[in-house]
Amino acid sequence: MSDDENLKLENQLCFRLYSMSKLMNRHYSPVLKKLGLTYSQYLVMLVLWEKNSTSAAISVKQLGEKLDLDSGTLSPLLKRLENQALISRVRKSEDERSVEIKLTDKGCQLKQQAQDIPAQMFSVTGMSIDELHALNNQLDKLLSTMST
Amino acid sequence: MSDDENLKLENQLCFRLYSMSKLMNRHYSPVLKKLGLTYSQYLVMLVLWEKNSTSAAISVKQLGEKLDLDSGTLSPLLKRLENQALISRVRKSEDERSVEIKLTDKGCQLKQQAQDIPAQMFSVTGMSIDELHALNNQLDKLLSTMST
DNA sequence: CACAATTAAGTTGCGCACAACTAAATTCAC
DNA sequence: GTGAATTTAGTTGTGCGCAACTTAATTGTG
Repeated sequence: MSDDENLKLENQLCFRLYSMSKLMNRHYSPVLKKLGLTYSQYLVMLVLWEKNSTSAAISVKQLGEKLDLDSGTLSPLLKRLENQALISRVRKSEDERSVEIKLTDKGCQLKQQAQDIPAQMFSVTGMSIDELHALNNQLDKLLSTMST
Repeated sequence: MSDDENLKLENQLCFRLYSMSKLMNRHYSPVLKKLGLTYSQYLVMLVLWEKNSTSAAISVKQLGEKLDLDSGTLSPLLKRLENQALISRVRKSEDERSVEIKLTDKGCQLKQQAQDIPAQMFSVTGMSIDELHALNNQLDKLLSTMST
């Protein structure tokens, strides 16, 4: 393929991924707005909801590793979730550098309102379960190749 | 699958797309920095470079349709490209609502420095051409389903 | 023609992402 | 044990993305 072809917008994988990411966000936003969450805040809540308890804690650092986000993004985001009383932020006594994030009762209860979101979003994709898994696998492969 | 499984971060297609988009950006950024461009600015330049001329013009509106971005994003971005003397912004005389974007000589010349970027980025994906096309096709299908 | 509706670009405000940096606590090495 | 290096959060500044809005020009309708 010529250099000119290579530089065409339509031939860019990155543009498709960028557009898909924005498009996903646009589908999630109105749904998440009902829960008072942004998309990024939803991702944080997903991690915390997996613990399914107000006693389980995760540090900002660990959250950052799971979501691939740094403290520059997470610190203000977590402060907003705390302002909504969905999480608590407490500096760890054993290691004062670390801050432990926990769900509050309110944050734990919000999970109920999110139960239907995955199925709802899946239906918007128009894909079959098999197609979803196949695409997930391809993206996982690409993510792992490009992360290293 | 249970509601609990559906809400796990690892099962979210949206999270993979979001992560991939960020990861792509991180690979492009250092390369584009040498050209003085951000990733979004690069996308605008790709559209303009397809014209391959300093005389061809495109309106902000048309640019927004190609890139799926609104004037709230494009207006300040284009102003920055104009400040770098890569583009010109001239209000159309036939329709004063519209603003015509053109490459400057400098903007046209910058294309040479970008010629190697697509090949370089492709190599980072570790994919074959066939795999690339297959993924592109799947994403196109998903984009068109979710856009409507 | 008049004037309402529409269209195009720009502005404002908010919340990410992230680079670069700071502050403070902990760990390491001598 | 002490000072250097590392680690963890947080802050600051920039540039998106986008909702909501404004301004100005054009189009449509009676």
